[in-house]
Amino acid sequence: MEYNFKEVEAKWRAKWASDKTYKSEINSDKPKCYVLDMFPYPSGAGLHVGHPLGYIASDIYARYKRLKGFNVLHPMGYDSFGLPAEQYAIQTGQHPALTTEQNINRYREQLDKIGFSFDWDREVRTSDPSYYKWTQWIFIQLFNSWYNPETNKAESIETLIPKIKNFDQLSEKEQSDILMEYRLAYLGEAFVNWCPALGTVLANDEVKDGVSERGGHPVERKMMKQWSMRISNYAQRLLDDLEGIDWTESIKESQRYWIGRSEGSSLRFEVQNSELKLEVFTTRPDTIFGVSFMVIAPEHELVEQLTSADQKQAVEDYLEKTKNRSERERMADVKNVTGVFTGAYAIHPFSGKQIPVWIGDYVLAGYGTGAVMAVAGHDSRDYAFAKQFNLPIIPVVEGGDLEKEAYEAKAGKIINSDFLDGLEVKDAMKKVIAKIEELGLGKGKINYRLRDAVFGRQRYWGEPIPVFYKDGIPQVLPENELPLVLPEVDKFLPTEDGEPPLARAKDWKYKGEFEYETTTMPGWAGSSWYFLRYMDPKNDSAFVSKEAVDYWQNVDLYIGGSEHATGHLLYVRFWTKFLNDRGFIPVNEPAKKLINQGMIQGRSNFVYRFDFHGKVLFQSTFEENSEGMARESFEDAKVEVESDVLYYFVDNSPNIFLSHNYYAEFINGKLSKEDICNLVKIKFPFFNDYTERYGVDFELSSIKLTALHVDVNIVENDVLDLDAFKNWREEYKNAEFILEDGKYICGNEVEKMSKSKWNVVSPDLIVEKSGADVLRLYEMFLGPLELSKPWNTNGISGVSNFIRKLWRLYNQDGVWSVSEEKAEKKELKSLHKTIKKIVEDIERFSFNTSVSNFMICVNELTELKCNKREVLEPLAIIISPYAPHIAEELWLKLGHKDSIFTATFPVCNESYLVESSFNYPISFNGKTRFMREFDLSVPKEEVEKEVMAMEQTQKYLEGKTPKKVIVVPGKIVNIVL
RNA sequence: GCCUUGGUGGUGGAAUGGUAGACACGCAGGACUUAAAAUCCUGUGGCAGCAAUGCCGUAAGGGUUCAAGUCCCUUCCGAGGUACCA
Repeated sequence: MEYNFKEVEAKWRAKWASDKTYKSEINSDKPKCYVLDMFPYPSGAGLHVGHPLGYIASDIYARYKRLKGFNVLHPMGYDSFGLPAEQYAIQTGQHPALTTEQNINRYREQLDKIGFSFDWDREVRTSDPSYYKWTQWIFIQLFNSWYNPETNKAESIETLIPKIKNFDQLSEKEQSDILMEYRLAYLGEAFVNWCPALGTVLANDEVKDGVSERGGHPVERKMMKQWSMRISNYAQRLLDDLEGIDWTESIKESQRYWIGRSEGSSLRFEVQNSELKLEVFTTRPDTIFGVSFMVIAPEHELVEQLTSADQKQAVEDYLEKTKNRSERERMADVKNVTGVFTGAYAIHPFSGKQIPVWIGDYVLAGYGTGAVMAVAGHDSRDYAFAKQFNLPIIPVVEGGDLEKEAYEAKAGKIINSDFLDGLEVKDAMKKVIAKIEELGLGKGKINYRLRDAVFGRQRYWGEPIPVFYKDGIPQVLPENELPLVLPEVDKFLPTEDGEPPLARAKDWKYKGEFEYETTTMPGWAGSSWYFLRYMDPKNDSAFVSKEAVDYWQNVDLYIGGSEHATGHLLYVRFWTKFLNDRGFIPVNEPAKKLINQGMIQGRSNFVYRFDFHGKVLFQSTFEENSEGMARESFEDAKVEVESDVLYYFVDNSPNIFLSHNYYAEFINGKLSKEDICNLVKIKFPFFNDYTERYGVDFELSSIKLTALHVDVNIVENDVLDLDAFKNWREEYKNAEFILEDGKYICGNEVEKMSKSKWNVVSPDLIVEKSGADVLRLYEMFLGPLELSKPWNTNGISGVSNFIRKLWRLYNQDGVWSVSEEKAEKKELKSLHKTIKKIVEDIERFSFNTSVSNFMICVNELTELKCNKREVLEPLAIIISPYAPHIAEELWLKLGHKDSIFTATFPVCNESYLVESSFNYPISFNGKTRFMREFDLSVPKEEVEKEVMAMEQTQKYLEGKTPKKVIVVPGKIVNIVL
């Protein structure tokens, strides 16, 4: 009996579920291991083969760790608040909770088919009130905390109050306002990305090229009152602690860049004939003598006061222009330098020279002080501005060619700089900062690019912010009144006055009296702490129990996509540090190790349709006959008469498809339109008949081959399943094909996986056709986990064969045939070599090579006709993380009562691997020429001697005396000529 | 532009500085079969040759080394991220 994957897999999945095989509990006897996947947003489209890639990898790792004696926590859940469900709700009126539920069910069904070892009892959903109760609770803790720069951690707001002078004597409103400037969750004014089409505010990382990431709607900058998170207080720690975590370098680099630490100095410039002072931040105080102008942002608060009377009109015009320029436009032409002179002059703090003050939109209001001291010689943006407006460029660092470009390197000797002349950049930097501080003009300073994160969204489908307003003063809800449940609304749209959807909720007031906050939390709120909730998902009295978090600590392995580098992965680090500061959890990083799985792209297939018009060349006397002929053949023919010539225009009927090679040759010019027509005529002689009898012919100008996406699920190895194609769509029912070598070969292209390109492959289909084990092995076999690669099923039969071969090791001629005989040395060697490799592979997440190693092992054992329990039992265990279903079935048949996942991963016995001899490659100048076997006990000198004495050696020596002979024992012999 | 990655047969991909192309797909030939499927066997980087064998070959060019796909330098190309951050 051949292996029946359908029956076996279904049986085990049911049994694992009913036995709760993967249930994990706090068990302090065993070391813990927490393996986490980035949880999915349950979209309406369901899973495609790209999604499970990371899940399979983490599942293998989790199962492996379990067999290695770890107590493994491997949960799964859903990031179930989000915009798509809300937009669907707006379109259809269906409640997002409903569609979310449906989508989750679909995801679950698909996930279940793949045989993951998730502990489903720990499932979380961020949109569930029992979950978001605690998201709200954490918000309250953030609200009630401030960042103490002295202790360098978050503390209760209570420790701040004594530091504020006369706090008791202030009014309630004044107290609230002061504390609001320190709270880690605070209500503040901020420029936000307002998206009118979505009626919501978007985070920086949700805006791409000036349009919303989801939906692509335009976004404008607008000043609004917003709930925000003071993540910027954590900038330095978020940066420093990257050192201690084992994350991919690319993610760390993105985060470093995003945090954007820069060291420099603040510096105040006096303004001529004015009391005003202009403060700038610069990273190059050493170039202070190279300042030839200043530039301030159009939004700078001093713009009006600095503008002189005769520049007033010009400045106003400029401001009007930049205001109307959308973000998108500004980004589209970065090269277009714009600006205007204010008419004001600043005074150089050292030289006393006049420096013109300009306005330019390359200076951003939100960074530093919104003003720069422009050093055109040593900053490319200042350089471009100076060139545009003919401003002076003063070289102050030696090196570079200022005729061509700015010299930005921080190296060289300082020139033209008074007391700094002759110093190296580094030393000049120190000296000038000291001077600036001495004169009280400013001080050395560190700036961060990282901005506070806006937390409020003008949306319905998110966690309500647990805040109400009493006399205009925001108050958080008492903790015992959580959760603040999302109220029902009549529509999921903003109100007519532009209020968020929650403002529609009827009689939704705290104690029937006080207005609730109407914005909701962003998508990242729930995902910033979910790794903690999995530890204790049902806890009703705490977000996680001390016991659970003390045991599970943090994530040992986190697998997910790199697209979350600066969003989710930064926020979750921030919240973790905060919760740690406040003593709620013992860890300050969420994940010790993180790896990114690559994207699986789609591999589209194409068919090539022959498109033509038919044309009658005969004159009108033949009209009737010809027309009859046409009607008979082409039901949809359009008939037109033009100067006595009858034309039939026949559109795509019948459907004729040419195999890919013809298309390729047509495109590269090897086949002409005539050649294509002739091919069609050879295949379908009736076209020839028409030509001969009635003069019907193809109109050459209309001939083309149209490439059409074809459903990749009816194509195998680029060969089209003709019958399936005919049934695919009604209009292809009578399709005709021109084949090559008896097959219809489809074209292919790598594109993003998408429904419209017909290249989406659902894992369900693979499972249906080949089984879950095959899907799991194949996804791993495709290549290194981190690399992006196109999906193709070309190699899947190899994995299918492997599973069958594995089965046959245990079953000869369909009969269970494992013997109790003692295994031979060769057999044990094959097994132990494999154990060693698999352990190495898993530890370095090289899952593709481990599949190869299993294949090698099974091939070897098949060759040896090995059927010994001593070998086959450990083999089942080492393969079980990869192919759990078949392994479990083999385990049962081997006579075990308990699941294979209660077994122990075998240990490699090195003594089986010891080789007594080695087949040395003998090379000349590094080129291997022949082989020679030596016992490994033979000393170097002896090897050299014997090799030199060989006849073949003499041949390659060509009579010369070798300069040197290198013998690396167990590796190679190299003879240098 | 910058950052991060990659670039190896027809294809997916292997290779602690030590026999480049493991494993798999595909392809070709063969066995079994009335036939097909399945299975099994053999071959398969390129060029030349009946063959033995020789030459060439890891994006391109240099370098280090007895020995380089691997280390260093320069250049080119692809993918992902990012963007006027003073």
